[in-house]
Amino acid sequence: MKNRNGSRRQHANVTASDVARRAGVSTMTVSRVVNGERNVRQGTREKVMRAIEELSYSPNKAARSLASARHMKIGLLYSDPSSTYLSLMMIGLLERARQSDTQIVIVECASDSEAIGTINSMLKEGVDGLILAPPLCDSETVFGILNRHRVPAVTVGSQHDDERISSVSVDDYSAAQVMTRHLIELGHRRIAFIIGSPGQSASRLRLAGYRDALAEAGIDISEELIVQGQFSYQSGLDSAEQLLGLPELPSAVIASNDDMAAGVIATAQRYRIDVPEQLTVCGFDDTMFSRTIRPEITTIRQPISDISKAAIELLERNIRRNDSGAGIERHRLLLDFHLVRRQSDAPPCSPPLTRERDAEN
Amino acid sequence: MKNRNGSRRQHANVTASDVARRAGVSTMTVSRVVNGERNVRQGTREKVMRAIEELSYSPNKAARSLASARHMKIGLLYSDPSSTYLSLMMIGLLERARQSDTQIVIVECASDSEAIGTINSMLKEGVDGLILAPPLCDSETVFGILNRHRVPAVTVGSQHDDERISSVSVDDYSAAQVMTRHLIELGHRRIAFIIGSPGQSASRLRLAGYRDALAEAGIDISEELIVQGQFSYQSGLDSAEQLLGLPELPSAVIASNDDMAAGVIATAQRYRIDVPEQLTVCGFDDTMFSRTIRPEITTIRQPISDISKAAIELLERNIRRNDSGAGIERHRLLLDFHLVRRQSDAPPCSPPLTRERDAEN
DNA sequence: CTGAAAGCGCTAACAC
DNA sequence: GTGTTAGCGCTTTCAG
Repeated sequence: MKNRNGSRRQHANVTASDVARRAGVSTMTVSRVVNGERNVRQGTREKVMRAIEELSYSPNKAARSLASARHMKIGLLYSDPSSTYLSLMMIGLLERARQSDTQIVIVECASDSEAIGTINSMLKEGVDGLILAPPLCDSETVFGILNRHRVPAVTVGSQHDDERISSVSVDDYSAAQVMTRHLIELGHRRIAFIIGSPGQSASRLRLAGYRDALAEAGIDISEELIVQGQFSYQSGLDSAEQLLGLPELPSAVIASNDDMAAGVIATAQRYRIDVPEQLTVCGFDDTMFSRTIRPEITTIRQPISDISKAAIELLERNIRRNDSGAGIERHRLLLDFHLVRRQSDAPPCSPPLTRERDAEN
Repeated sequence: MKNRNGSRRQHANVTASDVARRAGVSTMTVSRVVNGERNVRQGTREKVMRAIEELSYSPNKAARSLASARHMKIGLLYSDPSSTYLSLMMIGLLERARQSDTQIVIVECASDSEAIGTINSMLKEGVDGLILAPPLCDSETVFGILNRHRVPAVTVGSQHDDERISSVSVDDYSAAQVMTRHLIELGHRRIAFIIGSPGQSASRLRLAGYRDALAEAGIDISEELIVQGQFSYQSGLDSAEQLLGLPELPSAVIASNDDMAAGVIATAQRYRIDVPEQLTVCGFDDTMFSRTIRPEITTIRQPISDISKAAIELLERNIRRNDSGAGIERHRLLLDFHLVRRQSDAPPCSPPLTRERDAEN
């Protein structure tokens, strides 16, 4: 049961002209129907559709790309493959790209300097545009070479202020504000904050949102309650240690991501401080940790699939513009986030927790 | 600065015939050089290489696929996007597929029944073969429809015993044996074991390796030390609760994956049992958890990128065989694993831990 | 609204 | 060893 090539892909057998013959039209008409062009009479369209169905025809992507030169190749640069947030993002981007015939090349770049080499070689290989995932999405170095080459690019999860590179993310400032207000409404007044890695816009904006929400509620900000983290579980552990060693304890801790929040919870439990009864702990991102750890973490969910979709569409549009000489347009897209309330937040306990807990060795 | 199409992909401009002209040969020769065929004189090859370099030519994949009908389309079915293990695996598969011009279509299937629908529609869309990630890689239902359709398929991370579907994984039995022996050498005698999800071959084999290692050392197996888990953090928590509630405590716990091991450690800490001083806890897989949690978890590392590579190559070979009428060949590939010693294992403490610890409410 | 012709960039098959 | 010829399956362009 060989096909006409002797022995090639099986399903590639049924072509547009098979469909055309069966429907009694030309291949051109088949092509029009497949591409949903409007200038085909309803009757003809139906005949073709039926033939397509009967033959279970599916167009050959390679041929289509070749003929239309419409396909694009975009590079996806990431740096931390074990981050759940990034994995989800990547899967989203991939699924999305498939729909638009766009080829995605994913490459891991450990550092900024590695990234510039990678970008150069990708450009040589003919990528038409780039997607930058955190933390590359905040690197001046990377922006520099991208702009020098005039390559369309879009960052995800960052609100950097480069004037030529587009971005898609949630409004980190508002998200932090919403989270902080939520805790204030719960009755908290001593709310600590763990900052994310330095140099990332998300870290900066989340901090700003926190500060402003407190200010707006007329709560004085104790600088001792604000500590620097690194977006890692370990840094959550360390920061919690710092915070729980304070003479006057916070009644709530907002960590700039779930990994750090998980670290805080672990430390609290080690100190026999009950979460959320005695200490409220919240995170950001709604990643795996937020549902696996007990208590489950109250956090901010990012619409990953919407972000992916928007990023790819933005990039595709810009690549087309760029090719046609219209130049690159910068967009900043802000998508909706949601506060996901789970089990790690509660009203503060009264009387407030003091340090006379059974300290560990 | 438009190209001859008016306004299409930029880098697609330089074609094999540009290179041919510059090198003073035919496009066929260029093609031969690019594909590393041997029947090209050294001098000619160098000329071509130089031209390629100078023009920074990169072959058009679409055209290549179309002309050679060599490309394949393979489907990747997964079910748990938030599992770090799976994400890493998927990224590995993707990077690997890119090298061989193989298109990968990834689809999430929550359940077996969803999988059969997905498989059917993928087949219609012309996928040539399938890769099954856990837990789909152990589903009789899925195997059934795959075999009925005679589609080449390969599972990753499973040693199922279907007679027609290939598999690539590590030797879970030996891995568990190695881990268990390691603890025995450390001096442990009361070693508990948390089984993975029922119905997965990895769960079964890891348990068997554990049992046999104990038997081989002449250690009696206490059935009370073997508890059923679900590969989830929560089930690690629950299982630990059970184990630590025993009249006579284990001095070590082997969990069938890192997520459960992390759960065990959390529970131990809640009970103020020090890991590893008072309790050794080990996992499997070497995923994110094993390095983020404190103490870092001693675990078994799987060579994810080798597994990915092998899986794709196996599948590609089988697809070719299948197309040429030679039929599908089943292979079972077992790759090397490594015991990664970190901070969660130590010799047992003497005297053994008893239950007179300060129990929590 | 539909079709005919031409070709996208590459490689299989054959000639030389 | 290397070139020639003829498409791969689709879409573009331009007639009708």
